[in-house]
Amino acid sequence: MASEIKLKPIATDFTIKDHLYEVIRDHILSIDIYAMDEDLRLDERQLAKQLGVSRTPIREVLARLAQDGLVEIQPRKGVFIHRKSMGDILDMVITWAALESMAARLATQVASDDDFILLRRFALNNTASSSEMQISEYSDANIKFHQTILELSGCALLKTTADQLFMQMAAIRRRAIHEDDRASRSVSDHMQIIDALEARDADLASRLVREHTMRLHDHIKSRWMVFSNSEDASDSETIDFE
Amino acid sequence: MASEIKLKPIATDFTIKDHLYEVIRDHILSIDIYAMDEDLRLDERQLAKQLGVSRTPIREVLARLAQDGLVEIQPRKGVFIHRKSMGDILDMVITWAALESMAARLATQVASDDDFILLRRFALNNTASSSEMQISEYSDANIKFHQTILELSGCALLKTTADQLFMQMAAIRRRAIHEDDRASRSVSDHMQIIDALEARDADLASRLVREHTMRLHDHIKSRWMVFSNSEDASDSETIDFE
DNA sequence: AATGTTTTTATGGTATACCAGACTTTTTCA
DNA sequence: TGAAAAAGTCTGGTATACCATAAAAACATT
Repeated sequence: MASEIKLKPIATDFTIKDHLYEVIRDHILSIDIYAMDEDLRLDERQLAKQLGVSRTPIREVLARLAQDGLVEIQPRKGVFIHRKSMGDILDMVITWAALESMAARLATQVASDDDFILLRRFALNNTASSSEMQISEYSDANIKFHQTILELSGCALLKTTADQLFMQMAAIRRRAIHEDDRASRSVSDHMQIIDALEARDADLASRLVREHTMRLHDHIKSRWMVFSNSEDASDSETIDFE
Repeated sequence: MASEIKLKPIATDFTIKDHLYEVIRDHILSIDIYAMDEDLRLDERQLAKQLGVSRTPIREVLARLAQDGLVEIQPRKGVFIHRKSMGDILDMVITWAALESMAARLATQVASDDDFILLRRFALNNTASSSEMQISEYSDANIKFHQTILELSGCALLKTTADQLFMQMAAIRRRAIHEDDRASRSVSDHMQIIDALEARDADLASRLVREHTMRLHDHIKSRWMVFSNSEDASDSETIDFE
């Protein structure tokens, strides 16, 4: 047999579709941020041409994205990026609170003390360097804190469901800037949560997590007007997600 | 202009895709029940031929179904009905408990007294005729009770998320038969829940709902062996979902 | 000039064709 | 006879072609 050059022993389970899913999803999430007034239409053919593939995989991706609420497909009209209303956001926060609150409860039963040490590290990170930290880093660490609680619950579905919500909120979160008073409050909240977890106090941990997240809910609700109207309020107005 | 006969003024936003989604989804859910050992493979071409359409819409539907976890697409291998493991089911119940528990909490704040009267009707239905009721009716009413709580929360996302879970559990639920002791316990649970809701006791209502659902969790956990092994145990062994 | 009608065009929905990888069967060689 | 290799087939992945509808543009009529 003729000598053959192995060009791409790449992962055999790789599909354009899966790759496209991430690319287009990220595109949508980024669009939603700094192009709040941009065109919401997603042109299949244009996407296909830009990405160098045919429409077929694009359409399958769009079907998936529609399924998890990122885009809306209007038959014979087109696919449009679904812009979340305040109500949608608030609902997401509530659901998040429900999930993480249950996660904290479970964590008190199934997580090890070592797990909580890890958790404490995330929280301490914030306290130590919250002032000189970049907003994005700060936010990332914060998200990590909450994600860790979800993980420690031992219930995979709680985490994946919450991850879906986090993803959808990502677009909004980008616009959100750190706000000092809420940030420090947040850090102390986190500390209390960890204490409750380590004390294996299910009811307390659960309640603290819920109240912590629901405070964000109330905060968004009260700040929404400013938040959604101001155009270039990137560093004047703020909602912080943690 | 030639006279034209309006053949189908049918809903203009109708698409084969949407229809297929329901058909195939229901098909999967029904398959999963009485064909626990049947072939799990879904052949695209076969489905297309059976349903009289091309593969294209089928594939988009399958992409959606994969997204909500009903099927698993193995690239270059095929699409397979995803059979939930005990762990998956238990996780779903936990997540359900988290959602409904939060819903009950919110309901104490936003629902009206009239809403609770409606709720009481569902619960009473069970008590009154639980013995002579068909299992399916019983189960339906029960589901309705829980769904109503979700609705009364005023948080649409809590409900839709829970609905997703209910749908996924539907296949299992079919196999589940009424079990007397659990049923009566269930009815009294429901009564207590309603009382707590009407008393606007958020903590209590939330706790009762959580504990009620988590009892199902424990029940499933302990009965799983019998449940998953016995082949024609349709009326001997039982798990009841309410 | 304004409005209603026709024609054009752009875009999504669907069908089909073709390609590539995986599984099965057959064949070949030790 | 058994194992390895090769060919064939089956099935999903992708590309493309075609159709129908809706939006836009051009046109005509008043």
